[in-house]
Amino acid sequence: MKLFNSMTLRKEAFTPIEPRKVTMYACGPTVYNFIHVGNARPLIMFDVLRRYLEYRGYDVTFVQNFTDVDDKIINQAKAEQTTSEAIAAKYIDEYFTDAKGLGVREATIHPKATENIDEIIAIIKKLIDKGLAYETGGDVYYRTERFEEYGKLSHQPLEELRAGARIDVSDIKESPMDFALWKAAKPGEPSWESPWGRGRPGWHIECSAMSGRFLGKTIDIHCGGQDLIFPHHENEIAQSEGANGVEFVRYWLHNGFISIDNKKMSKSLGNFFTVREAAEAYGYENIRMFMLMSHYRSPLNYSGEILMQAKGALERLKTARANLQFLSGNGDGDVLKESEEDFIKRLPVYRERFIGAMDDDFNTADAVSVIFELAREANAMTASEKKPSKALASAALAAFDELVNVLGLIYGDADEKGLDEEVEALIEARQAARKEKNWAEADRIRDTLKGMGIILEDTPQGVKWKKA
RNA sequence: GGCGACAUAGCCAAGUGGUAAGGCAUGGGUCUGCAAAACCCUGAUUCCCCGGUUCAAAUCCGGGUGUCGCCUCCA
Repeated sequence: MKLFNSMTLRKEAFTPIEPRKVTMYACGPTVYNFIHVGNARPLIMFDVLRRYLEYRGYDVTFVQNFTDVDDKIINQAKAEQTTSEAIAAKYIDEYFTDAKGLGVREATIHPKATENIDEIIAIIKKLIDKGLAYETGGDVYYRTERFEEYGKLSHQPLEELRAGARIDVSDIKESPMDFALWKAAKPGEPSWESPWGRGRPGWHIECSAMSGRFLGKTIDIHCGGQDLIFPHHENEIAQSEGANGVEFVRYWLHNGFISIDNKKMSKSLGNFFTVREAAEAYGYENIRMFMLMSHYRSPLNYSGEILMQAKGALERLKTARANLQFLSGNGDGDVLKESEEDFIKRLPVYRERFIGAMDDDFNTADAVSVIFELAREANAMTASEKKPSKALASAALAAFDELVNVLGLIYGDADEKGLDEEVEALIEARQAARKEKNWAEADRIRDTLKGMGIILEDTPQGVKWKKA
């Protein structure tokens, strides 16, 4: 498998440190609000990467943190007249609601910054001992000038970064590029005891602490949005490599942005939709489909029209799946027919092509198109006059599900089978009416079912139904 | 100013040297009592522009143009 590494700016063959095992870290949300559609992209795309690695037989340990102490949380607590702890707990809950809705599996471990203060303090101490950090007035800063490779991920020499840095006249830092590892406590803010007095961690240090604690000094994959490259990930490198003296991350993966009217969707610009809003308008599954239909590093513009296109596309896959499921129970005979051997032989070919697409920097857009081709064949079987065997339909369904599950598509109303007897009875009554050419009665029953959210399809091979 | 990305049909979007995947929408047809779904056919003589390399380029090289992102909290 090849992955595009932001450090080298090229696709590289992926080989984990330990064969068959992968360690993966993603920077999670700062929990002070609902996540927006832009935040959903890394969640979905790296969830797919994780699923794919597992599909290929790797044992993946995936860590995604929650930043649960931060200025924004403190401000939000004031706004909602409650505590930081309450805000963090509330929005962690809301995060899981959205993530689950989007089909994003829980990480192996979801550590919180506030539960790793000891680790954080230990790293800061190490950095101070090595002369890579300094304390001043209860704050501790990283001494960027001392870390020779600072800027290597953003491909910028330190001088360039410094030239662009904002200069704060009242700054107590040695250099404008130095960043906070530990912030002295202010009245009314959450704080912990430390060798430098009460205070709280800066933003960047928690990721170094948690990835080190749960995944070791060198991890295979670190992922996140492109805007984290600088300063966040650059700083993580300075911290982890500065403290440990070994390479921090082997493959850096960064997703492109979601935009609206070609402007980056962001909280500071205010041009964002929360995942909750988008899900109410278009459905969680369709948001996932929308993301998977393009490559994770491409820019992606968000609009209602495109969400509707994704919805139409996913609908097609759902129909294909329903068709296969129907035929696997209503096929013609249990044994494979001779005329069906061709299709059976092509199933592994679809799998190979799917894997080929995913092996290329997990090209989900290409992978999805392979599933569509399989869907076409499945639908053609349904439209055909002669029924396929149950054996063929079942084999095709298994192949279809195998690929769809790697991408995590189609999960909303997975279990259509346990259909209420009531619906079955109505369908039978309608069939009886149709037999007598009592169209008025037949249509009335169809309308009744429609009112129940059931849509009927009269295929050459029988009546099928689905939820609206 | 520095660094990076993108530009393919009405819309979305794959494709990094061999002659343009896939989806949505449109139009025609088949099936159907009607409907829905599905199936078949339909669309870029061409991949932002101009040069160059090559038997061959959307794909490589050079030069433009346009758009976006990072350099400050941000996925």
